[in-house]
This record gives sequence, C-alpha cells and structure tokens, in this order.
Amino acid sequence: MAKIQKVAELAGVSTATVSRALAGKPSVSPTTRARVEKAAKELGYVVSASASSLASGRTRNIGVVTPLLDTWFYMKVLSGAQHALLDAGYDLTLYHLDANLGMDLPAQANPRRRRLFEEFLRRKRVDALIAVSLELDAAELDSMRGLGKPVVCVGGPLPGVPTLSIDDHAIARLATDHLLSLGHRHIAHIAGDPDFELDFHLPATRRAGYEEALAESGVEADPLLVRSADFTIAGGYDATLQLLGDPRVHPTAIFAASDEMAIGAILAARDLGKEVPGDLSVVGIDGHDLADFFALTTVDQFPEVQGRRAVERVLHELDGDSSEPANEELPYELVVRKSTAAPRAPREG
Amino acid sequence: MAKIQKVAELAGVSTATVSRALAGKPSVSPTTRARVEKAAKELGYVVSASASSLASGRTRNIGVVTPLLDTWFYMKVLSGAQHALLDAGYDLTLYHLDANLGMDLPAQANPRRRRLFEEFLRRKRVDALIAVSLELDAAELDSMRGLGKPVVCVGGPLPGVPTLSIDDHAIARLATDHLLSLGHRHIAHIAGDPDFELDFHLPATRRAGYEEALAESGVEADPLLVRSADFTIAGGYDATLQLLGDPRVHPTAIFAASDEMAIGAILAARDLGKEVPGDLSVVGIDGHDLADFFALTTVDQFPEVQGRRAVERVLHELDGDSSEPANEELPYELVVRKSTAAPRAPREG
DNA sequence: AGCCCCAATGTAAACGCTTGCACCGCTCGG
DNA sequence: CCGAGCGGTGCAAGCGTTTACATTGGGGCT
Repeated sequence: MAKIQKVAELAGVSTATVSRALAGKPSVSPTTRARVEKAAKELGYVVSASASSLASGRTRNIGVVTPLLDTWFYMKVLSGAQHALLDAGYDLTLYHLDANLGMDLPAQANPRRRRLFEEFLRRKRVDALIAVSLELDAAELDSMRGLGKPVVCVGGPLPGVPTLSIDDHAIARLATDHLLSLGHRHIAHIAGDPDFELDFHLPATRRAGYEEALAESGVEADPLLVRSADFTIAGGYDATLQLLGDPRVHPTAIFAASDEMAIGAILAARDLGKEVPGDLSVVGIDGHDLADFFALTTVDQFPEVQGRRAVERVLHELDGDSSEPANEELPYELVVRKSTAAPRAPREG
Repeated sequence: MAKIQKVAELAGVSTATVSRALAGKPSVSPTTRARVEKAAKELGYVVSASASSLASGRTRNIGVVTPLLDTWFYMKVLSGAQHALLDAGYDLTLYHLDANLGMDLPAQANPRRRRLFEEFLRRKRVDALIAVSLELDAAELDSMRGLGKPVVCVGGPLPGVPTLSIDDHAIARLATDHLLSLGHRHIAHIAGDPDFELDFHLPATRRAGYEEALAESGVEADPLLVRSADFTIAGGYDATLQLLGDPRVHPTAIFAASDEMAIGAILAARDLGKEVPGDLSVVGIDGHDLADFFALTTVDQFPEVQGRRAVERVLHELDGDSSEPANEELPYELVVRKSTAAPRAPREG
C-alpha cells in the first residue's frame, strides 16, 4: 500500500489531503495540516520523489551542464548554483561534457554531448537546464524547446534563450583603461587561446575590448604585444616570457584575460628579475581566490553569483514568470591591488 | 496513453516486450529487439525516468556528498566520479555541505547536513551514496542502512561502511623518507590545520607519519619545526615565513601536508631570497595541477582515480556483489621533481 | 509420436503519488 | 429565508513503467 495511505489513516484524513498538506498547498486548514505533519513525522514519512514526479510531471531537480569541471571558474559557478538550488529545495544533477575531447568537432560529433541531448534531457529527469559557457546549436535548442523545459545560459548571449551574460567587452575595456589611466602606453595583452573557445568567443571579445580602449586613448595597438595562452598559470608564464624577451617591444603593463594567466605573468616577471608593479603592472580578470595572495589587480566577475543568478532565473521560468527581459547583465567590479601602478619610466606621448 | 504503448503498437508487440528490449534484457529475440529499437527511434521515444523509477525502485542516479566544492581536491574527485558514472549510464546528483558553516558543531547541528539525511536521502532520489571525506555519525549510518542503500566512503575508514582510503600515514612517511634519504636532518612540517579536520584526522595522521619516519631514522622531532596552516597557498606561505624566520631552528627541508601549502612554501622561500631546492627542499602531497609548473616534488594521490574507484565500488554494491573486502587502499606515488635535492650544507650526524 | 522444457512474448497488477472534480457545510447578501 | 459562494475535503482516475506469472510454440529426446 502506498505509504501516504498510512499517514492519511494516522491523521484521519484522505491521501489527497496529506499530499496537499505536505506540499504546502494553501487549501488546507491549519489544524489539519498540523495533524498531517505530526503523523508524517511520527511515521518517518517522506514523499517518494519518483512517484511524485510521475504524478505531477515535476522533478524538483535541475540539470547543470558545464564544459569542464576541474577548473576554478566552473567550480565556483557550480558551487553558487548548488547553494541556491539547495535553498530552494531543488536537487542539482551535474552533467559535464569534458570539453577537452571533441570540442573542436561539430557539436553533434561529441559523443557525450549527443548523449546529453538525446537521453539525459528527455528522460524527465530534470525540470530545467542551466548551461554554462555552452554554445548550443539550432538542433539542440529545438530539442530543448520541444521538451518545453526552460533553459538558461550563463555566458551568452544565445538567440532565443534567456541568458545571463557578462559584458566581456566592457570588462576588457575596464582593465585596459585602468592601465591607461595609470599612464601606461605599452600595454601587452595575454589573450585566451582562440582554439580554446569554450565560451562565446570570449578571447576575441576581450581582445576587442582591449584594442578599443587603446584606440580611444590614441594608443596604437601593436600585434607584437598580444600573445595567446591557455588560461593557465603556466600558459601566462610562458606568454610573459615571450613578451618580455622580445627585443622589439617594451611593455610596461600586461592585461591578462584571466587571473591565472595574470599570476603566471607575475611569476615570470619575478623570474626575469623585474618588479611588479615597479617594472611591470599586471591586471587580470576573474576574481580568483589567489588574486588576493598575489596582490593582483583584477576585474572580479563573481562566478558564484553567476551560478546563483542562473538558478534564480531558471526558477522564475519554472514559475511561468517568463515575461522578463531575455538577457541579464552580470555584475563585475574592478578590484585594485598592488600589481598595478604608474609606470616607472617617464610617460611618453 | 503511456508513450511506451505507441512504441509497442508500432513495433507490433506488447509494452512488456518494449520495456525488456529497451532495457537490454536478454530474453528478447534479436529480431524483435531490432524492431522495437527502430520504432522507438522513429517516435523519438525515451523511457521516462520517473515512471521507470517508480515501477522498478531504481533511479540510476547516485548521490555524491562532499564537504566543499570550490577546492581542487574535491573538484577532482567529483570530476572522476562524474566521468565514471556517465560511462555507466548513471546520473550524478551533487550535494555539498558547505562544511565551512557548522562543521565544528556536532553533525546534527549543521542544517544542511540534517536535511541531507532527513530528506534528500529518503526521497528515493538516489540508489546509493558516495561520501567524500565525510565522517558520518552513528545515527546517520543507521539512517542509510535503514534505507538499504549502499554507501561508499572515500577517505575513511569508517566502521561498517565500505571505504576507499588512502594510507595517509604511509604517504607522510614516504614524503619524509624521501627527504631523509636525500640527507636532510632538519625537516620541518607544515601540517593541516587540526581545526579544519574535515577528513579523518588527516592532519594528525600525516603528522604522525612524519614523526615516525624521523624517529626511525634516528632524527629527533622538534616541535618548533611543525606549523599548522589551512591547506592553502597563503597558509603555506605564512607558515614558511614563521619557520624560516625563527632563529631557533634551521630547516633544510619542508614537508607540507598539501601541494598548495608546499607551493606557498616555495614562494615564501623565494621571497626570503632562498633557493629551492638549494637552500630549502620542499615536498607536498596531492599531485596538484600546479605541481608541475612549480617543479614540486609530491606524493600524487590521484583524486580523479579516487572518484572513479568509488563509483566502481558503489556500482558493485548495487549489483549485490557486496562480498568484497570492506576497505580498499587507494594508490599513491612519489613524483620527484626539482623542488627537492640534497642539502647544500654538509650533512651532520 | 508424444512429452518436456525453454525461449519469447503477452497480461495485468503494482509502484506511490497528484489533482480535477464533486461534495459538504457555512456564511453572507439580498 | 434562500441561494450563491467559498474554504476544506474526499474520490478516483490517472502518471508511464516494470515484472511476476501465465501462455504459446517449437525443438530435442525417448
């Protein structure tokens, strides 16, 4: 016999009332509700998720898809999302595409990704999806819409999908303008590796912001001052070695597209006997946990907030309040620490 | 009408056969199976997870509980577990206790933790649990056993629960012996913060291994050579500053209980103008992604493998093959890089 | 040729809830 | 004084599978 039945008997009501009382529905008298809750507690009764889902069509479970997992940024986003979901009484099912494999291939060719869309999402396992830094193609979007499940993207914008995006262009400008306002004129840029475009052409966007900032300050962009790296400390280190070793250029500052690369830059500078910020200013993007330790000036993009906001958004969609603006801007903030300062050499025009 | 019905009709069989065919049961003729699969594909049919769970009692979903999320180690374990589960066709539901809050209180006092056991696990949401670095108390264990769901712990041992544990004592000995064998006699230890005992008294165990190794080599342990830190780079940095600044001791090597602390030690040494490994050897534990970059000698504990192994184990339990040894040892390996070398000063007796 | 057995399939009873609809007093306005 | 309206409940029909058990049709044996 369905266990809810026992509770109903103990409380002297029908199963319907038990269901309603435990679900917090309004149409139950306070007295009855109390009686039901007492009975449930007494019997150690907890609603069966599968039965409930089957009957109601809702799972109280939302899926989060990320390209990678063992990365500071995605971790943070995930962490933020998990918190928010927990507080809302939802479970979080994790799905990650190990983007390292086959992200260069067309989406359909990544087996994990195929599976995500062909099985995972259709199984009624989740009520909605949060896709982090994922560019869904048309077929995938149709697939989602066909299921009638809300999708929220973090890191868009993606046509037709509610998206939380951060203004990468503006962030890059902010970082670059910070250096310019300190008086720097020879500003190098360690860009994200364009082959590594998980996100929405993020490397290109940030680079564009950098170049725009330069242009607007009347500084000519020198291609020799731009290097690509893979978003890691090691990558930033190498790129900086190249930059500082090249006799044709003499950067007084580096704007790295991620904090890890910026930290690599600081370490490289030190190894070359240069002082930061005396000989070289460094600014990054992220708000990485290590930024404080390395006294790194950075543009914090609050990844945990991104996760939390995505959850709020998706829950709204589930409530049917989908009449909101399709896109939301995520917050960011310049955090000035000791890795940036005015250039030591006299400024030049 | 149940969707499976449509498939049944299209394939000209009963729903029972469709169910069996799609579940890969053996008692279906190849011909029929093919017909069913074709029909299913044609209709875009996918089994409803909730209906399936309700009917079968299985969810094909397993829960992973970690104390923290935004930490390199748990990330890696999680990543390994997710991979393995995906390959086995299982979903992974994430639950993390934000151990920062209330981990010092008795288990029952942590609200998240209460909730985990009182709701999450009883809801028939998961078939089994993997608990990472979590010390369950008696009530919690009973709770799990009462539900008849397998639990596997990573980082035990825990009485009565299959556990994958790493021999922290041996790891610490290995690291320390490595330094001893290079000729070091003044070996400092940066221990994990004992107030931060998420895992099973890991800091104490590692410290014990360190002391035992010293003792066995006839080196007297000096309490002044042991400092505690919080497992972070910053923590390791500070501890090293203390260690190297203390006029009463002159360590030629440091064994840090985590790679991050070891990296902090390397950075601190550099800042004090000491060379690594010339003036100071440093060894860590973890196999951190950054170890290679910092040329850090470490004992790799393969966290991703830990995640994977936990999954394998739990799936075995689900298959009923619970006749295995209760505890398994996890692999570890000394990886020698350039942060350790013989002490520069002549050895003393 | 007759029988037994097994493989392959069908039948139908769960699985444990949710929820539309019906129903029952009551209060309240007319 | 009566009917409408409404808060609070109960009834029972699903929700979409899985699976124990029954059934069927051959093939191999004696």
